[in-house]
Amino acid sequence: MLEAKLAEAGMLKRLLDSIKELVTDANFECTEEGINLQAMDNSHVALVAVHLQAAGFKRFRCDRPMPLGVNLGSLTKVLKCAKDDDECTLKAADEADVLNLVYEAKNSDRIAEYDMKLMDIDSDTLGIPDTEYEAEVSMPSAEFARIVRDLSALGESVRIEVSKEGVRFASEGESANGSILLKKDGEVGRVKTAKEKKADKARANGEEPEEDDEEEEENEDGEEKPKKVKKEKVKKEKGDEDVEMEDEEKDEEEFKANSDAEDEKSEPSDDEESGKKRKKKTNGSSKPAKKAKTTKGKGKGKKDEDEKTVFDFSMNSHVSLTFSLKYLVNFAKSTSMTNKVELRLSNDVPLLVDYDFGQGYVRYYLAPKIGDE
Amino acid sequence: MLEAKLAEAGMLKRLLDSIKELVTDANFECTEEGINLQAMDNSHVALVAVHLQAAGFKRFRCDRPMPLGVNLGSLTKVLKCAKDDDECTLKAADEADVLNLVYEAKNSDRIAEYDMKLMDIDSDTLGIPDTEYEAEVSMPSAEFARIVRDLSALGESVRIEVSKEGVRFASEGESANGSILLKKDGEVGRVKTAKEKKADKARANGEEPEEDDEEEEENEDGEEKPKKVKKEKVKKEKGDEDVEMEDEEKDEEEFKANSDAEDEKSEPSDDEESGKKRKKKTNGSSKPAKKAKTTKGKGKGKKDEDEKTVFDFSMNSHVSLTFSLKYLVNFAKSTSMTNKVELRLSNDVPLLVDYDFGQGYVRYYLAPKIGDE
DNA sequence: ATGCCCGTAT
DNA sequence: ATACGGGCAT
Repeated sequence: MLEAKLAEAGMLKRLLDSIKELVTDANFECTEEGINLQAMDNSHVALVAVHLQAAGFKRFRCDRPMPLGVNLGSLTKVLKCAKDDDECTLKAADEADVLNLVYEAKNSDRIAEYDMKLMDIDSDTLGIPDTEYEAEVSMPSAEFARIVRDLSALGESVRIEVSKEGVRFASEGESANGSILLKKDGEVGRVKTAKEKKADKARANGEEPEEDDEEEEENEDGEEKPKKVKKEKVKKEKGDEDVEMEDEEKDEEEFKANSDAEDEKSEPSDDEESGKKRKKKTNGSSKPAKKAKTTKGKGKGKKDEDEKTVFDFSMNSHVSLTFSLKYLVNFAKSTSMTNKVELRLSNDVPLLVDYDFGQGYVRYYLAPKIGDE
Repeated sequence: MLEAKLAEAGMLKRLLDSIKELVTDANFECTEEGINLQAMDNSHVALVAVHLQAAGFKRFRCDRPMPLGVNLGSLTKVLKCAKDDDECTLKAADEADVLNLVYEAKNSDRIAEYDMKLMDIDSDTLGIPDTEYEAEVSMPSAEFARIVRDLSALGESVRIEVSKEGVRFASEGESANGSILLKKDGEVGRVKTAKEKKADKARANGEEPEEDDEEEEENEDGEEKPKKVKKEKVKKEKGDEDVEMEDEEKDEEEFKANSDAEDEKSEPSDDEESGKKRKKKTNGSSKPAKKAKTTKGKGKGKKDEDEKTVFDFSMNSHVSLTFSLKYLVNFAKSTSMTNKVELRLSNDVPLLVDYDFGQGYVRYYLAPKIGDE
């Protein structure tokens, strides 16, 4: 059975608001590591991947992996019945056909309980590329939202170009063309390999590269995390199969539904080093980076306070890709989740738009337009 | 070619927001003196006149007069892509069919550039009355906005009445009637003639007034009969170049939105004031505040700092006119441009609603309703 | 300048 | 019913 207690229902509410327009139904895959959701948008153009790590909950227990088929519209309605600062507990029995939600006001003078029907959803877990991108851009999520919204008023699509000059967003429309260039003060770095990132993170924590994972747990500290979590982490160190990991494997490809993705767990521990080059089994590799930021929330892991939310980018080669603004504008709804967003791009590969909030992440993948479609 | 750099894009954004609902397309007439725009509203009832003086720009260059046909909707879209405090540079080559806009963030780490298509617009430059109004009202723009908005909830039109008692805005609706009376502390002065204003301005600049005062006195008495008085003056000061006068003559016809109203027969209507003490030549006294703004031309002042934005008015004769609130509410959008607004009225002549911000002005002209249409 | 609320459109 | 845009208030 599942029993997960969230300190603030507001996070879930914002999360649902972020993705419900893109996806109507999806499976919340619950495991001892946390909750994952993956789905193609209704028109099968974009892919959404959400992860809520167990450590991000005030309490988290999931005896065995279980998929909860949820209609996001229904869940949104039910969540609207919670106040943002209510504690929210999600419960589901094994094989249950309902999800039980309990909202408790901070002062405990009010307890609301809801049961939401679940549905069976084809779990076409998709393989998600874990590419090592040629360019990475980090910027305030509000600025990204502003840019895509601005340009969407002019045209249908935007060309995102990363060069040593900076990052350019250009769009052409009937009555006007627009181009925004973001320049960086310092020098432009190259995208680090997974290993390098790991090392960086370790350094940042003043620790030895190896056991960095340890601290991650600490980061969570705000809430105490169940020991289980810790164990997991430990495992990771060796086994390193992160939940995310599972998805990896297929990187290169766009998103193809490969129902098997999940199985491969125990992979060789981190071979980040080995795989850095391309993705091979780099599974573990990409993650570190993410975690880095993710976890960094040492404090209470709320937003990314320590992140100054400044613009920065790195690249290994010039990248220029065109995307549908309609989707990017939609992705930007996740601005409510955190003040930073990361874009990762490689030519001819889906763009990754990553919103990493302390307790997990929301990632969007969008294939570039080819030619002038 | 044109190259004009504005210190704050926000001014232009607010300006467009002010008028875009009234006018969809218009020529930005660029000359070395600045930029002018004149247009009837879409239903040809109101006239909008905008002036941006060259001195109001951080840099202004216009080699030769050139009209830039702009779709205000497109320009609004493009301007929305600028942050209020961005520096905004407008560039257009001679005969160009596009207007180039460059937005530079204050910290310069972001540069956005847009090219907006221009269009050919029949330049039916309209003659604008430069009447010497019988009554002038100066008040906080927010207060004017509030009044017309409030009254628009009750009825379709408002009667604006200026008498020694004060300025009254009255509206009648099906379910309720409303009336707002604005009273002045001091005494009510009469509207100064162009010459007097000129003199005031001169004085303000520490200069010696010409010989103007002379005639002013005489005029005074004539309070009752404005028109005639003016004429008299004209004659008297023949030599004097009263631009206003001339226009006055023709003006009358300009807006015939409501065709008839034009001929100014403005009779002396109420002469309640006749006997009053009115301060003979005291004109200067009460008015000070007023003149300040009137003369605005000079300084490049931004807002009207010196103006306390308080209510004040002057009149030569009783005035009572009725206007469509729909338009006034629309005019009030310019409240964002400056904290002061001036209303100038004469019986049977279009009302002038003047928003004078340091770098230029936005003026609206609206013909009064006749009878109870 | 940002956020909230209301109204309109899809 | 939901989403987007505009206006008002803080």
